[in-house]
Amino acid sequence: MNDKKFYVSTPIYYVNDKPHIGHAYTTILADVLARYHRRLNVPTFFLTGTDEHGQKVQKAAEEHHMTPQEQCDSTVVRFQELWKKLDISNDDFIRTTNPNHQRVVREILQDLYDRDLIYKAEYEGHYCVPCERFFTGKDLEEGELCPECHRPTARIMESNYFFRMSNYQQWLIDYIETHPGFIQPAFRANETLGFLKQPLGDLCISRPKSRLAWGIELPFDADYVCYVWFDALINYISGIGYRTDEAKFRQWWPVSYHLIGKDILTTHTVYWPTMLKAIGLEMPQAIFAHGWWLTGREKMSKSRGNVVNPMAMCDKYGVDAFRYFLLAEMPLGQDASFTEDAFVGRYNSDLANDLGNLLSRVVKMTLRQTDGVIPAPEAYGDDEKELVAEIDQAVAELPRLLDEMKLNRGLETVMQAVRAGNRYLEKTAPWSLAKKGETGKLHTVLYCSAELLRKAGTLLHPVMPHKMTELLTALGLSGEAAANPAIAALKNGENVLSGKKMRDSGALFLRIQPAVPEVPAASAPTEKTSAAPAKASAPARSEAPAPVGVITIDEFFRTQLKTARVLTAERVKGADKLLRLQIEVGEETRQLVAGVAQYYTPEQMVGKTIVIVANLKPAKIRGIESQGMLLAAKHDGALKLVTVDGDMPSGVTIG
RNA sequence: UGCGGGGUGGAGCAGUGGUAGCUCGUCAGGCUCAUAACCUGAAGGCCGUUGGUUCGAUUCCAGCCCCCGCUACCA
Repeated sequence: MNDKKFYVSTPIYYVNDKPHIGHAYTTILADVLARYHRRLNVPTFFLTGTDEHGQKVQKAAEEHHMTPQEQCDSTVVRFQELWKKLDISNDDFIRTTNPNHQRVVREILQDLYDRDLIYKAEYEGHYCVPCERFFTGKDLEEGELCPECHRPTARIMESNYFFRMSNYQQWLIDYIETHPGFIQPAFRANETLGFLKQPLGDLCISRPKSRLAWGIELPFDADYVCYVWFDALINYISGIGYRTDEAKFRQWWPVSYHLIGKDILTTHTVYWPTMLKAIGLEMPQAIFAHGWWLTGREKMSKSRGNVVNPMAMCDKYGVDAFRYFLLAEMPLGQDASFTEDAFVGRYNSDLANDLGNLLSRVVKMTLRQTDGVIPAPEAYGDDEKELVAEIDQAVAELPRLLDEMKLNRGLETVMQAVRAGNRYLEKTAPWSLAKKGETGKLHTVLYCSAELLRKAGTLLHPVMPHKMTELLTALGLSGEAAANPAIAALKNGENVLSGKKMRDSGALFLRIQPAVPEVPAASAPTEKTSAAPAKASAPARSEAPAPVGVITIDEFFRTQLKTARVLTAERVKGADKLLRLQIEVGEETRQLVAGVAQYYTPEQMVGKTIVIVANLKPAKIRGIESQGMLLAAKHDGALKLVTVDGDMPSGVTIG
């Protein structure tokens, strides 16, 4: 990375969204990077903010009888409060409704328009009047129905403004290929190149006010507002003074890292670079897409109700531990899963057992042996040299791992040194040195342990600002040395601790008692003579191992199979594999879409008794709702319906 | 269906053309300064599968299988 300055951005979050762990993760990641660079004496600028234009804000405002701006003002605080709570140290918070930002967007639009990089064109689309929305042909359901409300749409001609993005397709491909590290991780660059294999169209950058009024008005046509993405991306330059404070802008641009989630890759690796190219600005140094947090195996989503609320996690376990967990647990660019179990496990082993407990050991021992005053060391032996080497390796490697965005690895090297600290105490056994009266050696051990903690605390400070300040304070440091410890100074190797007086402030990270599963009363063995009860003393996890692919009868009966009679059948227009069926299931009539058109004609289907899955979640296929699934056997290009052997009424349960 | 990601000891992950490593968990032992913590040792892996390149592949190449995400004329 550029060693003269560091500018990091998060996406600007849609103000109407409710903050979730994804927002929190990106922002914490940016915060930690920013704090590290500040501690390494690199001038740093950290920008985050909110995207405040668009349909949803307009709609929400109407519902709440507010102006859109009032709506934004009332919701933006949700982000601002969360960032405060999560100790986010952003240097500025940009809102796209900020007048400066709007002015910059308009100036850029005008400039591109003047240079013929934006042009007006007419095209045909489909408009749904009740929804007030415009759709292209491929968005529509069968029969040109609106995908939102399923009502007929009207074919209309509409004019819009387009940015000549296609001009830059080849240039962008070349740029990505010749700049490894521009898009990270590397496989995301490949993904973008894959996207660029297809012809790149021009980007529609306007919306007619008749459809959407809440946006930045085009300077050259008052009937339109700017497309939200075009508006939003510009925050990255308007937020650091582009066209308003050139000196500031020149200081920070190009950005060191645009941090994004993998879901907004294309906008950042295609739209944004081509926009910058057209504007005539340097490319970002790096665009980094991280993965998603999953719970269990599923993607986190509101509809599944498994969202982990970052606010709640902080209240329960503390901000610092939460920040540590997010960074330690997510490997480079991959998805990771968030479970409370994993959180508690890592908290206990890394923070409580290894780091917190080491601090307790050292503080209590020093208080007892030297009244808390950190002694001066004598000559180092092999154990000391080994210990110093361990932590110095972390000091040396952390900046490198930071540049490679391997934050989790960086934290791991520090934790390794902490574990070495526990080992060191075991080996040198200061408690027996004290008994034997080997004071010199004892002082060396106490000093070296404290020094190890000071270095580890300094290295971890950007991740856990509060807790590490607490740790440094316990070691007797105060002022800047505790509040803003300089990583850059660790290399000097001076003795800053001897003579300082330690303070016992209690457990740094209290162990969390994991929820212990209920143990059957009879199983607690009193003697560990036989092997079998020993197993029982470790309560098994709830799921008993079952042979792969085998299900229980209960699991089978979750699927409700029923007979059904086909009443009508017709082909689905525009689809050559699908039939739309009306079926009778007992009293009930249902609609079903079946992929059997290549094997059965509609006429053959009518009157047949078939077997269906009756409790399948309804789904839309080609826009038509299918309320169940019929069973059929398919083999070597042949397909035969499953039916019953003889007469049966419809709606009969099978099992 | 198409595109992308991934398959390494019980779990989560590193890693390299040449004796396969870490954390957690399990088992045995040790210590007592400490937050029932800490330390030592052990068990446990044909590094998804098949074929190729190579003196040698977990690592390179090709095919296949499985899992995940988006997508789809799957339901």
